[in-house]
Amino acid sequence: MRELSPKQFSILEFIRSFVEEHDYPPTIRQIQEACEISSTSVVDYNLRALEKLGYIHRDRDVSRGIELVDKRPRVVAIPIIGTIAAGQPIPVPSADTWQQYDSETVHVPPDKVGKREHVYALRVKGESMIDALVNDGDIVVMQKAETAQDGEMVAAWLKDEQEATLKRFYHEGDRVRLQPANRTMAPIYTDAANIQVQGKVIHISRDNP
Amino acid sequence: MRELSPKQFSILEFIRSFVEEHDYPPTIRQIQEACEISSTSVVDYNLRALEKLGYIHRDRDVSRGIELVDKRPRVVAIPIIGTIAAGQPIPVPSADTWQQYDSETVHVPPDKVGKREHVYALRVKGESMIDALVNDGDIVVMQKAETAQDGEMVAAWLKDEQEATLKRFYHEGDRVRLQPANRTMAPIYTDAANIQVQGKVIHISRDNP
DNA sequence: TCAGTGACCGAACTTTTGTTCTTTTAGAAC
DNA sequence: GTTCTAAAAGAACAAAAGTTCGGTCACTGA
Repeated sequence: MRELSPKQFSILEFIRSFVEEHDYPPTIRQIQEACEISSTSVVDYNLRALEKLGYIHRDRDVSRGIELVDKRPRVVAIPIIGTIAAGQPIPVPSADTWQQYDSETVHVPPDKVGKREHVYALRVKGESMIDALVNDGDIVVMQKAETAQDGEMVAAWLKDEQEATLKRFYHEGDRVRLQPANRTMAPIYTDAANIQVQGKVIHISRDNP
Repeated sequence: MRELSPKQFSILEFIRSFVEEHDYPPTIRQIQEACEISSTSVVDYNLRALEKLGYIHRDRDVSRGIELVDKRPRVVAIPIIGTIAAGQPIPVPSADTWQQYDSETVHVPPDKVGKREHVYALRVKGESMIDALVNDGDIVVMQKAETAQDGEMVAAWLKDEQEATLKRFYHEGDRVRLQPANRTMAPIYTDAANIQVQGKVIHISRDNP
């Protein structure tokens, strides 16, 4: 990729900052003014060059039809529907959770959730989940699920024990092995009928104040 | 805030999806077509309503001058400058780390890093940091720092032991107490001269495949 | 019943904005 | 010196896009 001329660099930087501020791209004449260029045709000329060099993408005949190629994706907002603690039933998302706009949310980069649907988040309460390497205050991002594949980390409810837990899930015949994330700790074996998978853990986020 | 009419809701949703796709807002006529509205003046009418209700902000006389008020922020890209493991010196960012564009990066929501500068990330290697509730493969987001306040979580290098560690930091006279995040585990006490703070841990991110 | 109002329609109008075309300039190549 | 090309100017043009305005329709409250 060839070097940018000072003018092209200045145009690119202006587009970046303009988009950052206004959330829509500048017009050719705004670029012209900001970069102190004498003619709109010069802007057009350099935009064509930038497009050929791969820095931008233009939608022709469309006002402000400039897209930055290396733009950063936007975060996605995930509803925090409640807290998860050992001795407490795990909140499950209801059918209308995904429409509601008023719940507390956590922002995560889109690559964390991919194309998954029915994603929600729980705030960890207490220190009972440290064998899952999850601390008080951590946010666990979950995908709604009733079943799991071997090796997936799930939030599960143990009926007999009346207890919520975060563990890796493995089928073993009629039974299920729940393996802590911390490998130095022993797994739990229980009857398959005794556990209720509430969701798969897809991401954990911790802020360290 | 009053209820949205179906038409207004549909307009708002269209603007959202359009911006998501094109990175610039639609024109009034594009809204008109997409929402099957008979006249541009009706679009204008409803955009005024949406503006009054606080859902959007308009820049008048400007094509595509529509800003969503609750727009999602973009992620920030943080360079992953290396790995952190118990028996290995902790990589430190160099002066030009922040200019380089070619390193591997991790995306985090802007609210995680705030206005902090000199933020970088390390990938955790091995399971030696489980007392910090950090697992193999986790990404720790750090802020460059040579010193720390009491209670802050730091990445530190223990000179005598030739060991890297993630702990909460407390001054205690000439000595320093390093407290594991897992409160059931015992702290380490060491001479203040023996530890070298390499950075503050501001965020931890774990993907659960 | 009648004025008032919110929502909508159509069309015309004006401004904004991207595009094109002709020229000019400055170097580089021959 | 001539030729060629990248870069830039300036002006004119045409399409895109925001705005305005007179009028309709349904509904509401006096």
